[in-house]
Amino acid sequence: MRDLACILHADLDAFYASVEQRDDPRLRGRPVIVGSGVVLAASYEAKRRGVRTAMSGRAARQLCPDAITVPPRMSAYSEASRAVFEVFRDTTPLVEGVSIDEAFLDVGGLHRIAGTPTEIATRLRIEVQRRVGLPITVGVARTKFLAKVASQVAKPDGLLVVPVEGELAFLHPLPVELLWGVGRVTAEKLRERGIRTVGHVARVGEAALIAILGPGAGRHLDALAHNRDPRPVQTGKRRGSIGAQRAMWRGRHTAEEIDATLMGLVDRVTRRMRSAQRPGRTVTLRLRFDDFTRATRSQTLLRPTLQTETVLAVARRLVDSVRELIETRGLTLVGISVGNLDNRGFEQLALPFSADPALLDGALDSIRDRFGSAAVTRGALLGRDPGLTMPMLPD
DNA sequence: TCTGGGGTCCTAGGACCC
DNA sequence: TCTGGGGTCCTAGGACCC
Repeated sequence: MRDLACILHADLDAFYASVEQRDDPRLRGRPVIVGSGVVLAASYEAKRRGVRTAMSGRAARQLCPDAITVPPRMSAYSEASRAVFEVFRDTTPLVEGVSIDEAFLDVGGLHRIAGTPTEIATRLRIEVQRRVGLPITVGVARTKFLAKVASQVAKPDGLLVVPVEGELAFLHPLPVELLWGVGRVTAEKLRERGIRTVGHVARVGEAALIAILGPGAGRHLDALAHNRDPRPVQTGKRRGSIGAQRAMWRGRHTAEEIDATLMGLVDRVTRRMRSAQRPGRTVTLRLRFDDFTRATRSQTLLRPTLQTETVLAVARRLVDSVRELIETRGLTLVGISVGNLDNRGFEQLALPFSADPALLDGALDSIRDRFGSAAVTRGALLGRDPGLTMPMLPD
């Protein structure tokens, strides 16, 4: 851990909605909802009226009848994300993508060339606005966790720097919900015991937190409440699973219907696996029923596969094993994901060669030999390719 | 607030191995 | 010869995040 606030958490504001407002001037300054069945994103004008992500479209329109609803344009968002990540990587090579609209940047080594973290963050926000036309909020702190909290607090279109000497004074008055890993269930458990702020969590102590939440979550929360978070900004992270799911109408479905859905999902997933060149071993079937209970079934193969037929055969076996649950409870969602994705070929070949251009080309050749020509780019080998550093970016 | 689609991480029990 | 402790892998479920 360093003693300088040099980690940036950069987070695009209401990302999908901002892209829509950027591309259609009529939407600017007005409440915008992306997605009709369910709210995928809401502009800040809509958020101020109570519209939230994941809300049903109908509930959102009741809260905000004058909102403009637009269908999602995923390719526009991917393109905007790519452009923003380019600005990130022009700022520092140490970029860790968290999602399509969010990343950590370590600017600790740039003082001489680029100025203080505050100056860098200020320029970053201006550059994203100038080059991509989107508002972005940046939090700056000594740890990843605190940088993220800072950006949450500073939203929208803000910049907040937490100085090293003011960390706990900033953190402790905040509500527990801002801690990473505190959702509805954990917040409720804490609230039952009168714990509402991060300061309360810190005072309660590790032993009590472990008694309430178990060893893992207890230790984790105690550490965060004292701003202990040693995780470095990591480049070159890759996703661990690839999946697809589909909501189904309530009520009964024939075996043929379910199988057709399954084939569609497996086809989507294995296509993406092939284009990402990531064979996988563990096939997981996810189900949700009429009463919103869930079930998962998984099976692990001996060897990783990229083949549609192989994954489909496993998926069908898994469905057969839960036939009875499906009949009695009624199906409302089916999902297939493939995990245990193969990591070989990337680390082993790429890392030792990244310094020398000639060796780098050799590594590229070997990887393309093994996995095909689309497997990897030079930028990916150097940890600069968003396809590899951003787990949630579409393939 | 009655719910979409994409993910991550943790826990816990059982099988199996040494 | 009926029994310890440790480690890894697999499976199922749950909480959480964007």
